[in-house]
Formats: sequence, C-alpha cells, structure tokens
Amino acid sequence: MSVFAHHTHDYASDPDAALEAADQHFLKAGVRFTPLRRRVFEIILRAGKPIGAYDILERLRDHGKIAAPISVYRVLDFLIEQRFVHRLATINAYMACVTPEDPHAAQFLICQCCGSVTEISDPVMDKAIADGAKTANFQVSYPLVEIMGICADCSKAGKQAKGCKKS
Amino acid sequence: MSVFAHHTHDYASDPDAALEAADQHFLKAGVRFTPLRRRVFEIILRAGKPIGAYDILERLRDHGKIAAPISVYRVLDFLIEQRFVHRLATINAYMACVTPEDPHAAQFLICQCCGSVTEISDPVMDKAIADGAKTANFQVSYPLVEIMGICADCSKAGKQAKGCKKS
DNA sequence: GGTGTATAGTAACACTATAACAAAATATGC
DNA sequence: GCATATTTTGTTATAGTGTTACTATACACC
Repeated sequence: MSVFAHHTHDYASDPDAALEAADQHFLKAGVRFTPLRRRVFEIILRAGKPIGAYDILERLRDHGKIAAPISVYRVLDFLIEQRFVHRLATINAYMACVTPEDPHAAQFLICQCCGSVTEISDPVMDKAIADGAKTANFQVSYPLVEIMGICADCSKAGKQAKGCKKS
Repeated sequence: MSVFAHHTHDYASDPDAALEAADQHFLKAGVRFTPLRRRVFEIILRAGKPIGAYDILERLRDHGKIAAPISVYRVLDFLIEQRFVHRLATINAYMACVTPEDPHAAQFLICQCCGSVTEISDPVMDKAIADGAKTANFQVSYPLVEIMGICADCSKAGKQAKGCKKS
C-alpha cells in the first residue's frame, strides 16, 4: 500500500492507507489523534461495514483493553465531528467516511437484505435539500439521508422474497 | 370542527378531525382500528410534536391503562405501516403524518434548538432520491430524510448561540 | 516544574426496543 | 350458534443503546 494516499482513494478498501491519511490529517490540523481514537477508528475501518458501538467495545476488549461504553461514545463523537465517521441512525451503527478530506453531505443506501451500506454523494440531492430548507427558512447543520431498500446484488439474486428479514 | 375533513386538511392541528378521518379510513379499508390503536394514535396527535414510545406508554397509564412497552411498539409498527405515523430515527420519536391519505415520501426538518419538527414533502427531493438509487440499481423501500438544524423561529430569536443544546 | 485544559477511566444508571409465551378478542366456515 | 383459525393484546423478562457524574491521568503552555 502507498504511504501517499490521494483524495480520490477509496479508504474503505484500504484501512492502512486510511489510518496513515488520518495520522497526517490530524498532525497537520493540530488535533490530537490519541491511541484510543486511532484504535477505535481502525476497528471501524477494518469492520468493512457499519458496526455498532458495543461491537467496537467488544473488539477493544479483545485487544486487552478494559473499556466502558462511554469511552467508545466519546471517541465516536470526536470522529463524527471530525467527519471521519458517519452515524447511521436507522440501524444504530457507525462507518468510516470514504472521503473524509472532502467536505460533503452524504447519502446512504442501506440494504435490508444483506445489511450492506453504500455511501453516495449526489450533488442533486444536496441541492434539493438546501433549496427545500431555504424555502422553510431552515438553517441546515446536518442533512441525513438514509435510503432503506434492496441492493443490486440481493435484488439480482432474488433474495428479497427469501432471505430478507423484511421485504 | 367538521366531521367531513378533506384531504388538504392539516390534521396535526385538529386531532379530532384526524381521528374521525382515521376511523373512516380503516372502516373502509377493512382494517381493525382497535381501541388501543385509536388511543395511541390520539396520544400522538394530541402531543402536537414528536413523542417518544415511553412517553406514549406513560400517557396510556395516565388513562388508567396498565400497559407494557411492547404494546406501544406493536401499535406504533401498525400505525407506521398504515402510514399514519412517522418514525424519526435520529431522535427516537414518533409523530402523526400530516396527510396520511396521500401516499408520499416525507422529509423532516428537525430543530436542534426547540425540538420542533416540520414535515415537508418536496417532489424534487423525491425525484433526486429515486434517480440516485436507480443509478446504483438500488430498489428503494423507504427513503428517510431527516435534516437537523435550526428552525426559522429559533434562528430569528438568535437562540442558536444561547438556548441550544448544540450549535 | 507548575498550572490549566483536554482526554480517558470508573461505576452506576436511563432510555429504547424486542423475545417468548399465554390469554383474550375477532373472523370464518360449517 | 358453535368450533376453529387468526389476529390482537397481556405478561414477564431481557437485550440493546446511550448518558450522567465524578475521578484520574496525560498533555500543552507558560
């Protein structure tokens, strides 16, 4: 893996590069990327899919660390604020942002069948939200778009009638 | 209040009309609108703003009813499925749909300052979501749009710096 | 090195939601 | 009507998610 990851790199598929990039980012920004914060971010990255707060806690403990829920939530708050992690409210899970360096509003496609989540960033959707909010004189701080449904793979496999928890 | 509420009526401001309309709707649809379901819906309507499941439970008990959480959640599932109630995932709360008769995707403007929630229905946003999902070959079942921010009233009052929990 | 601020640890608790099974109410066929 | 299947509700226990309050430690700045 390259040490010099660039902006268009898909960090999700390369945890080491993403960690390296995070190191650089926080160093440059003068923000403390402590061992605990780094470890939690690494756990989220290596999960490869959205992971719950208590799953993170469990994996911290696997690494010989005795931790309490609050530690995880504090780090999650930090990582979310720094825009390195997204929170998925509908499924109470957390996942790494694919492009943390690039400030953007994100939308999520959540498969009810296999649980996979795809992060997309659609300017049209962004604009629609901005316009809609403006019409209502509403000052947006965080626009959340979580689209539940069936992903392409599951749809193709015809799983929506069989293996899915919900159709 | 009129017994004959029509489609463009804002049910949120008139619980009695909304209940009456629900009675008619379920009678015609041949779906059982039991006393418990009706009472829960009434509690949600009269709350006038999003209300938590345990708040609903408490108010059920105020009415002399001994109930367990599961009862509330079952009724909520029913009302959501019937599209009479929306679930707000980001704040774990439930609110009455303003236009249950008209099938629509809804977007919510959630004020982090005063907690008020405005339901809007923007066709442009709907289309953007539909198009974005189609591009990803994603079959949408439920599009969730919850926009966090500061509402017009709070913004005007300059509360975002003072009274808000989060800026 | 001392002091203030930010971060993390510790313990207890509050809030949100579901599972498993029993009982009651309602619908359906005869 | 009556028996039976189905839906709804009750009962009890428990799982899952997130926060409060307070203490201790580590770091930055002077």
